[in-house]
Amino acid sequence: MVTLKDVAAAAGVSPATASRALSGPTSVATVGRERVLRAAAQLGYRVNPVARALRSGRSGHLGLVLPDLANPFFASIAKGVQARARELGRNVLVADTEEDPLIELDVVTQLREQVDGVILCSPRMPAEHLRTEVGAGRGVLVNRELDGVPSVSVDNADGVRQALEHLRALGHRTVAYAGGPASSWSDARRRDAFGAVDGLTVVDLGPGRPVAARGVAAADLALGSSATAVVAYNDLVAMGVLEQLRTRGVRVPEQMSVIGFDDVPAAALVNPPLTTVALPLRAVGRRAVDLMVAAEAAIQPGAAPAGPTPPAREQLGVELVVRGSTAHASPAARGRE
Amino acid sequence: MVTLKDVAAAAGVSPATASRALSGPTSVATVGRERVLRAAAQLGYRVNPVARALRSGRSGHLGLVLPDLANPFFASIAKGVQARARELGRNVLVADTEEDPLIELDVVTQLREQVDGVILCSPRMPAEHLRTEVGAGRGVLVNRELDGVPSVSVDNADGVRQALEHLRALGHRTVAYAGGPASSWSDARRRDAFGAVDGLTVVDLGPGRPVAARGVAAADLALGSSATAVVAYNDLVAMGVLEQLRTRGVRVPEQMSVIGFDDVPAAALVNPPLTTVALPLRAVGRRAVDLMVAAEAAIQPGAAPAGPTPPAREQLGVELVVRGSTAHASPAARGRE
DNA sequence: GATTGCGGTGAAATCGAATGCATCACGTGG
DNA sequence: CCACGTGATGCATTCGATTTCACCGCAATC
Repeated sequence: MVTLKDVAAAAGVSPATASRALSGPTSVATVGRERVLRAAAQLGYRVNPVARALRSGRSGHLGLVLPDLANPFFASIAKGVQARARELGRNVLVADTEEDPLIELDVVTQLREQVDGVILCSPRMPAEHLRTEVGAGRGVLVNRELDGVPSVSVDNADGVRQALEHLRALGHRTVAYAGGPASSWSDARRRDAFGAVDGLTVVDLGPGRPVAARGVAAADLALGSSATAVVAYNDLVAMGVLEQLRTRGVRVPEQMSVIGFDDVPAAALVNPPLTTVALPLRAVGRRAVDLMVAAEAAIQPGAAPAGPTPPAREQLGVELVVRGSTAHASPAARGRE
Repeated sequence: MVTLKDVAAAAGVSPATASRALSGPTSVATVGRERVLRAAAQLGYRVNPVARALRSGRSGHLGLVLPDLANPFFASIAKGVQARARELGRNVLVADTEEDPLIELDVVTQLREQVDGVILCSPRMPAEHLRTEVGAGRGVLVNRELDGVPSVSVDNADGVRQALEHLRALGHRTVAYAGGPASSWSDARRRDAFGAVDGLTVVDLGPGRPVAARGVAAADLALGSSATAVVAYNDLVAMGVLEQLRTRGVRVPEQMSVIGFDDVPAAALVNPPLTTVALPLRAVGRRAVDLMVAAEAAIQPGAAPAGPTPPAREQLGVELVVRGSTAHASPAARGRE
């Protein structure tokens, strides 16, 4: 392994000068710098990131903690994080918590020491832990907001608004909501938004796990109500709804409209293709990295007194993608009621 | 930050002894060890992984390189890797190559210095690069085999065999194969296996990208042939096939049977539910970690001469999951021919 | 009784890069 | 002509844990 010392020797300078020539912002004579750079290239020198990390206290690694890698929702965020980190020359340490708040806490404390900062997706842990674990510029929240911690999330309320206006424009007057986990911050935001739209009656089908089976159950609940449309917590639930409606012989969208959330790839592949609120997940991941890097930078320099810039709290726009699972509330549908 | 020296001082021993008591396999007096452990616990000492890594040369990190995090196939493998690594107290550095061999090479060289070993999923890079990059016990291959490098893959041939025997038992005599990328090692294995089954005529629909759109095209090709069943490279392609068959008014499975590969979650949600060859992807990920750790261990100790154990090359079993997209080759279907 | 043998220990070197401090050469202004 | 500033450089230290090497007792052995 070729070290800085080797390069220095080859260039005929001291290791200190070589270090400065290669990475330091300090002044180095142009001629010497050239020699060092040439020597480094010739010997195939690559800085040892571990040594650098020990001395400087920063590893250049980012931590990414999420509930489930196999969930396309989080996989998309991870992909965005990954891509942006690569652009910035940083590596990503990923940890899957298997939706378990205990594992989450465990993983975060363990990860915190190995990385410069950690991006927490949809954290389940209580606010006070969250604050102590990722408090001082060491963390970014995704899909959750908390005073004093930078975060990036999607505009859940606007997503609900778009979905409901779409349905209202199609003549629907009663809409059922198949919600997500009670502990979900996003679900709470969406639930709030349902109350804010005039001219529509909302039937709450209660909370539930964000899986297809929950959608199956929700479909029957919806059929038992006067709703002519169902909005689901996410696409998986919506697909469960579609499946059960088919089983029950209820035609979608003729007799019942269905809207999902997330726009996972499979949403376009089911039958009928699912109308859904598309969330900019990749972008969420990318922004989270940017906020993280910015937060790091803010810690380092002259330590501007009293925190001049409050932690950023970003909200990204969402977009309703209309496909085949929504249509006019037809007389036939009304007749079923 | 409390360091080893602090612990040593509190316990009244030298840092050397404290180190040995905490992590070294060397003998330490029981009484002294106890004192050190107690002091460490009391002070809330946590070893600095970076310092340890610098001295010992191993970071405890594993690298995971895969073509696309958002692809459920790789996400499942990643999940397995992640879970096993966590059990072993190791962290995972994930890198997404975006299906690009150049990025792949770049990422691997960059990652290699930060991790103890790297797990390469479905690597696209040429064999010689592969060997130099992950040669001496520094890498494990997934979904690709290469002399001298440990690997774990699935039994592609048996998957094809199971699928074809299923179809033959249902009375099918001509089967079309919608293959994957020409550069895919798995696809080559499967193609080989198609030739090995007697009593069936195979129609090769050619190679293609592993996306739904490719399935759409393949469906029309299949309809133009005398095939009564289509086996697709993966579930995504199979879903494309299903979609196009529906568009063309061909009923599945009555008029055409369809089989996928992978058994991604969405496979059970489409209509009809997809019969598919389930691959034990989580297990693949887990085994890859085990092989990696074993390979590391093999490097370290007495350096057994002439490499006593050849690199492990594991193959995990697959299982055909029969759902609703396959049925008897009916007279109606034959009539269509 | 002298000599190995060995468990246990600490001082100090080591890993590789970054950096505070001192130094030196060269100019420029007084 | 001297004092002082400035740019360039090297020495030595630092980061925190591991590990080599030497050493010290004490017990077993000849």
